[in-house]
Amino acid sequence: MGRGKIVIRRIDNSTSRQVTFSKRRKGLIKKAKELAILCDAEVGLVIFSSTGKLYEYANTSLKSVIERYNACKEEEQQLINPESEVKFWQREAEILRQQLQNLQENHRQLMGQHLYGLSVRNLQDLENQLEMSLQGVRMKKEQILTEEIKELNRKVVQQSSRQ
Amino acid sequence: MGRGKIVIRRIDNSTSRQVTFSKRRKGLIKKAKELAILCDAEVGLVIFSSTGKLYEYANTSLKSVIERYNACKEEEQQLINPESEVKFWQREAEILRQQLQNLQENHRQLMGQHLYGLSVRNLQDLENQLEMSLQGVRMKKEQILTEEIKELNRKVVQQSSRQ
DNA sequence: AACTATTTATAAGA
DNA sequence: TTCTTATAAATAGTT
Repeated sequence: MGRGKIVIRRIDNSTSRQVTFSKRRKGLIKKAKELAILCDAEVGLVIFSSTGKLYEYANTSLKSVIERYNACKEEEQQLINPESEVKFWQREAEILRQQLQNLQENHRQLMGQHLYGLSVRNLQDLENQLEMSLQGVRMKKEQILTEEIKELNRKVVQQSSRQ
Repeated sequence: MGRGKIVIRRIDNSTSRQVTFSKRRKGLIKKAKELAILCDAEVGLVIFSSTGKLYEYANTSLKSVIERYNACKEEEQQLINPESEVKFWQREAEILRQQLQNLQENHRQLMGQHLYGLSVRNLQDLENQLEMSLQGVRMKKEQILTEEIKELNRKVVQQSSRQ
């Protein structure tokens, strides 16, 4: 996809290789993102350049992808010492991640996204919530504007009384 | 890149999502391969479908990519030093807590609360977002109701044709 | 870093 | 599902 067709083999010229790496890495990560979003998939991508620099992408987190991968690969992940402090913090992170996910879902719905699977009743509740939110925001905006006008009027009166 | 332009958001229709997943997964893996060959890079790619099925690619082996990744990430934070691992998870929890807090704040504002400190411009943005959300919710609701009506009409037609 | 001529990927249709 | 094809997107080579 460019000015000319290329064959897929190692690019000899170091500069071209570098440039192509940069362009294609960007493209690859973009496509990985799109796949994750479009198809609701969990994607993890790790790239080491020929110079050893690390580039990574994951829609969730690479740590969780790798963990899921390992879990998938070796069903036997017996936790030998479940009461260690490390385990505690791992569990803590897991709980927080769960909360984050729940809130994110809720958040997306408030943003008018991820509406699949909601009943008409759910949607009605959401609509009502959004209406209320709008009302609140508009009232606040009006309040600020009103105060600004008052303040300006005050200044105008001061100005004219001085002259 | 197709007959029509699409926006990158989760594909609602399950069949289309499946088809797109299959096509784009293939494309993504092809591009990962090309990057690895053209630029002499080490690439690892893990994809979980929304149904939990695992797909993977690595030009070397995923095992080695993950090992290299871990080595890269935790230069001295190997599992050898339990204290530093505790630190790692504490930091992880801290980051997640921060994310949670940010999202909660955003969430409250979407709920029309915690509006103090926002500028008129901020409030206008929020109002616009809420308007868009409302529109999305209403469209979705209408869509469901329309489908229900179609379904009922189908049934009515069936009934009357039996008599 | 930009620019485009082309190639490539893919969305929608069959 | 698999194939086709019109079109969008990526990018190779150039500036």
